[in-house]
Amino acid sequence: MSRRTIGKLAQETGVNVETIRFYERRGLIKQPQQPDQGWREYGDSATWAVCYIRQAQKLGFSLNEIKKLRLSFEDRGAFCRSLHDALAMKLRQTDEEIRHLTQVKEEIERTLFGCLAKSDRGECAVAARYETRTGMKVKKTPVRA
Amino acid sequence: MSRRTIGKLAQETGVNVETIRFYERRGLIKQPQQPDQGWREYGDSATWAVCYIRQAQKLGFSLNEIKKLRLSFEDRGAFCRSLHDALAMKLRQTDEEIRHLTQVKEEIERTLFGCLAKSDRGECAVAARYETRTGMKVKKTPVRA
DNA sequence: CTTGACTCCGTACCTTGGTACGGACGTCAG
DNA sequence: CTGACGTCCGTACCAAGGTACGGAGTCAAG
Repeated sequence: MSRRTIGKLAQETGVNVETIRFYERRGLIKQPQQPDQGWREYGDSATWAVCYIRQAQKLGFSLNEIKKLRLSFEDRGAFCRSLHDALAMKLRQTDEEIRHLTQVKEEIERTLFGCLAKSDRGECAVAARYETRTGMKVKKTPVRA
Repeated sequence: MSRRTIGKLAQETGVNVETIRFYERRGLIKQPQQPDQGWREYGDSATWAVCYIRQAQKLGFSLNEIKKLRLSFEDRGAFCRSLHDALAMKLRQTDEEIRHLTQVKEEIERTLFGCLAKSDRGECAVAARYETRTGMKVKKTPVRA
């Protein structure tokens, strides 16, 4: 059980000192022993907590989600069960997000092809599409692509 | 060339009045005729501009990106060329984002399987993994999943 | 015991894409 | 002409995830 100040903890975990203090304010890390008079002293569990937060962030969890999950560091049984549920949900969410992004990508491709495909009057098909969508007439300038 | 107040434009395009004013402040829509004394009057090009912004947002463009692109509504040739470049770049970015999310998804799956796979000592493999990563020993509670 | 490095705390600020508010006007129907 | 509603403008606020700062206190080495 080695002890360290906030600066050493920050160095160890690769995060900013301010970020650790921010996590404490947000209730993601419990304040260590000395809140009055003197400096904070962090044990190994603080390193564990910070690494856990950063890893969870990499998996797409928000700080609020991490906080809700954070309750049970001590009881590994309960911790593992809620972790499992959260991971399953995040997996579904990520899948959904990938599906959405794939649709966006296809829409970009369609728009791009529409942009390349000139109409027989030498105009950009995308601009023409917006015309029909908005029901307005735009000044017709020949495309010099 | 019908004329409308901001409320009608908002109704027409399905966005909030405040949002249109916000777009004007950000320079995404040029202020119409009467900035002093009286109400703004919007023509059809305002409808086009708002629809264009919303469509570009759907394709993943930020308001800053849209603003940079916005310069050439009048010159359709130039507009279409920069639109083409921006779309090609956004396509690459979206592809990259999908790749990243797919990796995240795989990492979630790995973590989930690790969470389900108990070690022969009846412990959660995920907690054990964090132990080895952080080099700390956590109190060993049997998983009652 | 002094100096320099570190930490404490509260608070303000940043980005992105808006939303909300409040007091003063403009506009139009009755 | 008056009431009701719409608009104008500046400003403040929201979430998320931090970063930055300033004045004061603390710690350890020389």
